[in-house]
Amino acid sequence: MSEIFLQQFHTFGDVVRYTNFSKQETMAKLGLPEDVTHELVSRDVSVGYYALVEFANAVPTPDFFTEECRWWDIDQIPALLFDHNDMIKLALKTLRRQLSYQPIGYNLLPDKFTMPDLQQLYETILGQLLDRRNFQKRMLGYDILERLEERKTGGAHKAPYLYRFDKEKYEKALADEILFVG
Amino acid sequence: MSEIFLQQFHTFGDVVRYTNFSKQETMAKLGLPEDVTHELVSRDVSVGYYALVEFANAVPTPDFFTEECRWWDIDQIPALLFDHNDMIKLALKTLRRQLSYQPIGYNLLPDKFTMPDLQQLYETILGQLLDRRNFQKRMLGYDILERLEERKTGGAHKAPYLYRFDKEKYEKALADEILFVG
DNA sequence: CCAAAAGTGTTCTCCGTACACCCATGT
DNA sequence: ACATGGGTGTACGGAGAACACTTTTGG
Repeated sequence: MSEIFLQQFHTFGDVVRYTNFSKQETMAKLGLPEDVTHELVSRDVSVGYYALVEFANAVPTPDFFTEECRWWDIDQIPALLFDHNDMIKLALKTLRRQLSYQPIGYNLLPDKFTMPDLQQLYETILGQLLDRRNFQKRMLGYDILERLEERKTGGAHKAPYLYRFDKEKYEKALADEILFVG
Repeated sequence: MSEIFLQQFHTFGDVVRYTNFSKQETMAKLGLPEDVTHELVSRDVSVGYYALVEFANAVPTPDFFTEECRWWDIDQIPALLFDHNDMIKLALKTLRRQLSYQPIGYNLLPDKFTMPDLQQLYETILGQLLDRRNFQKRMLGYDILERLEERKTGGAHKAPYLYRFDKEKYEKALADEILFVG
């Protein structure tokens, strides 16, 4: 996958990073010997990024230490090792904040999409329903969408217009708001 | 110094991080041999934090690799090694954004201070002048300031009121807004 | 008395929110 | 015909920005 929306959100570096499981449990789960001197001589630092991807296209594969690696519904994530649940919580919080003053969706929607499509994406990320009329006004207000003459036919009801991101304006809007892409 | 306002803002981890000086120049300035394989086998990661301190109380001391370590006016910082100028730029940008929706000043002002004192702090950080009346309304709107009966006398003009941060409300306001302190 | 700084209130605009009606389409 | 979803416009309220007059104080 290329051209992924990837956003650094925080670096985690606490000396003690066990939230759900004790160090003993953690080491046992990892199949590692418990190194009692570890915290005294070293520190693990994790740089957190979140990405927006069409999840059906991204196939998670476990690494050597990983028992299982797959997609989860955000509300059903089980207790993870270390502070990884905190990481996810913070990623979502940051993404939601970013979404509130930032257009998002370029890499998540097909080239042409309808306003309801975009709204559903927002509602999924925010975890709440939005007002159709206000949503549309806000999105159009960003001045990054181009409405096509075409409509999406084949649906069961009134045919909605198709829109396309104006790539240039979209990139510009992102650059103005995002502090750093790296 | 203790109780410092310290905020992580970004982690820098590009493979190539020379902005102002070439690798040759950089290594020469550091008095290090130029290791041509360095970028192939390792990567330097810097976790950036900014702090707000009363700068007169913080005495910078150079470390082994540092030629000079002292305070600079933000507009007069010379060309630094690596991407350190970018780091400073981003720190300021983040701080300014944070300031726009966040009360700040607890560790930077004396226990009792006047509204003009606070405004001057904001103007210094933001690098622009603010309207007295609107500034005051906004600050009071945060509901974290307590106005004392006292006024600051001895000035050349009308005596301004003294204010004090309501520590409890101040902490609460910070906790509500700051995503992560770590 | 006068200059300079500080206290205070009103108006306007913009943005976000709440809300209602009409239109198109497949069943 | 009708249920469902989509297109569109209006009204209200709060926050920020623009802006002026009065009061105090030292010189």
